[in-house]
Amino acid sequence: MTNQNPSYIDSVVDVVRLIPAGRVTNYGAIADFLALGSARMIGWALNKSGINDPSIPAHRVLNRKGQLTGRLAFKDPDYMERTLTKEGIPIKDNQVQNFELYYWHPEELLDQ
DNA sequence: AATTTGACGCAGC
DNA sequence: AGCTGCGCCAAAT
Repeated sequence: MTNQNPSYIDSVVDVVRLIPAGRVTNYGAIADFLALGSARMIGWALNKSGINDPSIPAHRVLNRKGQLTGRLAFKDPDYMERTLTKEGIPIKDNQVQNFELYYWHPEELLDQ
């Protein structure tokens, strides 16, 4: 392999893969869980690795308001809304309705 | 090498 | 309760 991604990108991808279907989380939660110190790095890391890999459910990562801020980064701008809707999450005007109801935090893994 | 930008979040106003 | 500014860290120019 000519290029190797930094370890924190791999960590972000690993956490995103653990998001259950029908649930969503935000950048800050992952950044806090991984102690990256900056939520900006989450979206950046996913754009670097996630978009290129369809096996990563990057569509379940939103901003703190529950808005689909990353939809333009996808090949199809409607991919996030379409996929989340298919998973049973109501979206209106690029924003998840009842965001708190579907909100998922990585700490829930420790409670299992 | 310095500046700008980005799938963000929070405090202050 | 919404708008603005600042902090955050890495990459691109």
